[in-house]
Amino acid sequence: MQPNFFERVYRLVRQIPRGRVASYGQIAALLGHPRAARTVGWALSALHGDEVADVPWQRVINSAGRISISRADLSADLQRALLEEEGVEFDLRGYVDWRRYGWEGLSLPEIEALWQDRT
DNA sequence: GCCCTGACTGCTA
DNA sequence: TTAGCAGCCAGGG
Repeated sequence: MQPNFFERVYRLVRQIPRGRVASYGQIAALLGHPRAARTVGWALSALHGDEVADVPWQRVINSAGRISISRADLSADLQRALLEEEGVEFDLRGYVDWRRYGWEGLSLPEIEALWQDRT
């Protein structure tokens, strides 16, 4: 029995290396649901308390390489600041260069192994 | 069980 | 890496 969708999203996001970024669609695809990008975003928006500090949510941006966040407590400015702190650069228009900072993702075996781990 | 919402995406113009 | 719009999926009420 695999963890529920939310839990899987969190585990996968935690695999994104510091200084790299992934898109919602990419995360969804790795979970086996290429069209569930919105649900991934929703899962991240559901983060609260300690989970926010535990999951590198800031490393997930939209497919255009841009931040698209609209929450009162977690602003786009904060996300950008966190990423810049990790070494990710934004161009003048606020876009991240996928060629430089894009995450390659994990292989299928690596992903399945995540569902086995406990923690 | 139905309906709405959402930190998205791909297609069309 | 436009702008606008419909489609997708999982949770919550």
